[in-house]
Amino acid sequence: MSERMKRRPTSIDVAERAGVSQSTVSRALAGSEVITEATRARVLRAAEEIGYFVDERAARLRRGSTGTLAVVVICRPGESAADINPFSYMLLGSVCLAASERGFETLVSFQAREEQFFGHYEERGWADGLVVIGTTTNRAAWDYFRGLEKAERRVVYWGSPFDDLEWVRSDNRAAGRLAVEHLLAQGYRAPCFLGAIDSPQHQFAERYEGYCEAMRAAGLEPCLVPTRDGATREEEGAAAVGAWLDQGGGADAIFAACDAMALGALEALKHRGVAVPGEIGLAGFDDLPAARFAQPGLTTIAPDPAAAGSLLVDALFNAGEGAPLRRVSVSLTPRGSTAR
Amino acid sequence: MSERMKRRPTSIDVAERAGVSQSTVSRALAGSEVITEATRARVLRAAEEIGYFVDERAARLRRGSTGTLAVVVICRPGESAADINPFSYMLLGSVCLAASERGFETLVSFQAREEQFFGHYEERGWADGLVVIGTTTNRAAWDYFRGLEKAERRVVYWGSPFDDLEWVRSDNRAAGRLAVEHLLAQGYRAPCFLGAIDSPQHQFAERYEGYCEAMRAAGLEPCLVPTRDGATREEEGAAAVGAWLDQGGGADAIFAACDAMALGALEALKHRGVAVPGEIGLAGFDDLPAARFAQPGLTTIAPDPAAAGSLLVDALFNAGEGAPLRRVSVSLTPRGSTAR
DNA sequence: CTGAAAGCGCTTACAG
DNA sequence: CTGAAAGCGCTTACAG
Repeated sequence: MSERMKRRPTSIDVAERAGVSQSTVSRALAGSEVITEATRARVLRAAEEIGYFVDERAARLRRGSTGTLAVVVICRPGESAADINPFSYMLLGSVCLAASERGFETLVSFQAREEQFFGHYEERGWADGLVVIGTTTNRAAWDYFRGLEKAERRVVYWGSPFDDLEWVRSDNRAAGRLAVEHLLAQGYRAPCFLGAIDSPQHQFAERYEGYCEAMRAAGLEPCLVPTRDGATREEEGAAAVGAWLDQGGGADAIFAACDAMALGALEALKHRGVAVPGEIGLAGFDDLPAARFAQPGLTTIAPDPAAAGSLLVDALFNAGEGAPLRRVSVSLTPRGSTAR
Repeated sequence: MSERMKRRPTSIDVAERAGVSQSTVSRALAGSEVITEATRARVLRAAEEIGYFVDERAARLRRGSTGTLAVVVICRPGESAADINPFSYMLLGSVCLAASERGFETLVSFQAREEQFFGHYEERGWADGLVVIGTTTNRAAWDYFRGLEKAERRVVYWGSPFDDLEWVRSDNRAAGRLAVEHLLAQGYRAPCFLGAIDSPQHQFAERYEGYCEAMRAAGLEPCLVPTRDGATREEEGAAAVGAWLDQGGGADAIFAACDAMALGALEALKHRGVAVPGEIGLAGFDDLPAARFAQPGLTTIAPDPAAAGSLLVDALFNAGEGAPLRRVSVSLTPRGSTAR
């Protein structure tokens, strides 16, 4: 009984047992229309009986595709799993879910250090396309991936610092406008923007542009909290707002370019005894879980998480057919930090 | 010039260009000791020049292994990427990082609904082993994976409800003891436990056992907040504590089996005007990012995230060699919620 | 140290 | 509707 051997069963084993050829097994298991239902049933049963599964290594080699999507999450060097931005994780989940719905497996890789940078998934026969997400602060990583673009390759980026690459992003200008409109509606009169607008993180600059538009539309002058460096976005936010308060502050609300910075800002404000939302209103972007549990709850704007993954995957595979959607719509969740 | 053709280059193209055989190319690129440095350099250069990468589909087919680890994250049905427990994400990151350090790629899949359940990664030639993590509440999923165990297979579970499967877990008893010891040291006299101890989530029961041990060691009687159902752990915690308070409560501290429940509990306490940490102290488990930003900050106990991934991956591949470590050590982070 | 040849387990023209 | 044969691109005994 060859079926009883310890080696894994092959399509030939199934063929023998079902009394058909290897070709027929392949067609039956692949769901080919051309096969008789009776034959298919026989094959399926034989496969089940000997615990046969198609070996994807061989199938893909022959077929030439992989049915897999590679997802690279760019991290900051030295970051451990607990330090990675929750939004990156959420986006990762969203991409995996969207890929799965479209019948793709996902090969996931977290990359932080120069020696780990790798994007040749297509050449290696590992994937049919690549989604790159993660922190914009790792400049070396983005430079590496930009360098890859010379070859023809299916890649799409979330939060790429380079406008010439294929990207999908939140509708950041709309987010900026939403923030200002909300703050003004809550009675604030001088909302300031917190976030680096000259950084490679164009998304921040886009949020700032939307902020400016809405400010000017309301007859107000835009203003900026000067940025500070920090090991994390939180520290950046805390340091910037701390220094700004030391200089006298001068606004009654802050729209922070991301929740992590807003949460840092919140700590700095509390630390100095500035009441939120009473003296200063605060809004962020990303809708991190932590935003909900902050005290007061942090008003925040965020892209639809499911839509983000879908758009990324679709952008990858519909690259040819017309301009794919590249902007994920955003919405504002009002919480205590702006409830004056 | 065959190198100029549009098709992807193969090892034969490299061989031609370097003036060696295909075998030599393979050995040179695989880092075989047996190859002359001069030959290797020639091969490397030729490969570089024509942009050659080894096709892993073929390499793996021939070699018989995959160099890949499958990671399944079990979710609750209907959960979107934004709803998945941050701790699951962190654990996922930790496993991917640990796998990468050991030279493995990671194939990630989020599974929630019955039709999606899949664990035959080895049979499919997709992976050499499988790590299953995620919510214990999806009973159908765990039953499915348990059913897989009949065949010989490399799997390891985090948070498996089944003690007979290969698992890696936090040192949950130590966590329970730590919580009680900390609460008593802070001056609380009657810490209660919040979490389902009869559920398939054995980890909760283990934390409860540790809690009981420390209580009895201190001459105190263990007590339980009756559990309630909810769509999320937070809602479970909020509902349970709400109902418990309605019944008169009767403890001056709560150790919740996980942070998500603790955060729900915190909301319920605030909602009813119970002061934390003044009237009731509160501690959780997991160290979610949200725990840090809660008001007051949530005291919490957590496993070392990096260690969790390492132990899982090691348990998978050292299964033969003696008993692998299966308990991840935990530590307590004191915050405002127990700072009386 | 290097090469010629076989073969990993599929899928897919090509016949019939 | 089904089968015999070729071939996807590697790696690895087996020779030399």
